[in-house]
This record gives sequence, C-alpha cells and structure tokens, in this order.
Amino acid sequence: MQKDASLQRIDVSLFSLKHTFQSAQPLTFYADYNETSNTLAYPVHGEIINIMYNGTDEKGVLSILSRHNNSASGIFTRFRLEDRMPYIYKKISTDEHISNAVSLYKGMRLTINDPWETTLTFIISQFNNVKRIRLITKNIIDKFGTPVFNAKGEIIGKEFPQSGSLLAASEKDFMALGAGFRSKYIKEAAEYCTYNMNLYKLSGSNYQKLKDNLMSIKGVGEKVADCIILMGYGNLEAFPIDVHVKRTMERLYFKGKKKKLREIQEFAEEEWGKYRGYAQQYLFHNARTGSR
DNA sequence: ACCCAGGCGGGCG
DNA sequence: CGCCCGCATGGG
Repeated sequence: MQKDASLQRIDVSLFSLKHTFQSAQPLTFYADYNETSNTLAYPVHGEIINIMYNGTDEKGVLSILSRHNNSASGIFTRFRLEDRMPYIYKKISTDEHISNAVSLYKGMRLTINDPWETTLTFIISQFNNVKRIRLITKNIIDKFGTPVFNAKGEIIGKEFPQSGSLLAASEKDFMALGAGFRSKYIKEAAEYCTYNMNLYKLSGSNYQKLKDNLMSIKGVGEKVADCIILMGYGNLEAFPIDVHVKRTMERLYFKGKKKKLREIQEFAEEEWGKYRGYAQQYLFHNARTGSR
C-alpha cells in the first residue's frame, strides 16, 4: 500500500532548473527534464520524484511532488539552496569572463549527489562526451538499477544501482552497454567500493583526505576525483580541470599559452578561493554551450 | 573519412 | 618525478 504523493513548496532566489540540469552534472546523465514545462523527474527512494519550477532566474517557487514528507529538505540539500548566491557571485566575479557567464547562466547551481553515483558517472565521463555518458549511464541503470513501482505494481523506472548491484556483472557486460575501455574500471570500482572503501564514511573529510581516498580507485585520477569531491561531497574547493576548462583558462588568463594543470589550479585558488568550484562550473558550462 | 569527447594508467627516460 | 602514448565508441 503506497502513500499518496503530496506537494511541497520552496521559495527560492537565483535559481535555474534549466541551467542546472543542462550543466552536465550527474542529474544530466539520467534525469528527465522538460524545458517547456520546466519540470524534472528522476527515480529516487522508491519513487519517481517530480520537481517543477515556476519563476525567473531571480526568484520563484520550486514545487516537489513526492510520497516522502521530507523530500523538500532533500531537494534543499541536493540543489544547494542554502548557498548565498549573491555573496558567491560577488566572490567569483573577479573579471568580466566570470560575470558574463554568471549573467548568461544565472541561477545555475552545483548539485550534491550520491557519492557512488557520482564516482561511477565520472569514471564513465573520461575521454567521452556528454551524450555518450548519458547513454552508457542509462544503459547501466536499465540493466542493473533497482525497480520503482507504481500503485498498480508496474515498473515505472529504475534507481541508480548501488555498487553491490554491479558485482555479478563482468567487464564484458559493461562493454556490451557501450562503456568501452572504461569497463574494467567500472568493474573494479564496484568491487573496491563494496568491499574495500566505504564512500559514505568519507563524508565530512577534508579535501586532501577525500582526494587521496578517491584516487586509490583505479580509473579515478585528479580530474575525476575533483568532480566527485565537488558534486558528490559538495566541497567547493575542488576545481576540476577538463579539456574545456583548460583551453578556456589558457586563452583567458594565460595569453593562449599552454599551462600545466598545477599552474591552472594555483591560479584558480588565488583568484576564487574557497568558492572556486562554482567558478569552474560557470566557466565549464559557458565553454561547452556558449556561442562563440 | 576524420576529429573529438568533463582522462587515465602504464611505460619510458 | 615528468612526459607520452594508446584506448572503445558514437556523434559531428
């Protein structure tokens, strides 16, 4: 017997569901977003949670349709609605490049996602493109995810599989789902995170401890670890440098000269301090989707 | 046909 | 250490 879903509302400001969804964060890889109705739906906690945003990038109301009475607080956390965006925008808008990106994608939030889900999706992301990350992620969810049922007992979706749900799969199984050379990393990460390292016990660790632990997973290097720290643990000190961010920053801040990752890291830390994770997301999204 | 994608591990100097 | 190479796959 299922409880009826109820509607919960949150007043928000400086929030954009569209830009947040489109900015290649874990939700982008498996949630369903409808731009016309500005609604987002995804399977979680045994249901399909439905989210609708009514308003502008400046202010509006976020409506959550869920069977769980604490979903609003979950969404509040997941979309970082506690963040004081005026202050963060002020801190990262140190030049016109960032302030332009902020005005273009005003309201885009970083999201906080399940650590394992973030780990797996960003292992898949390496040397890959967003469309294919999404394809592979959806294939894995379809094959190994936990079913979500409606009141009639029909399967209406599947939740992202925990690492233990992947243990029976072989490297070849992941190859068949399109994961390519990452298949062996997926297989090993599932085993390692089930038996050897509990990602959930790392919550609250500082940046360096998170990084050391995450990089002990085969297939997780500097960049993927930073993505997990940023979007899985919500630590804004992480500044993932992918091909887009590297190229953009070399062009904007280093006169087009090739720079080592370490030099770019140091620049970001000096320039944007402990909010550099947000600066990165705006630079990244602008580089990936901006015209020019 | 050719190039690229939210990089990484391994091997070599 | 730092640097360089190969890597599965599908879309532009």
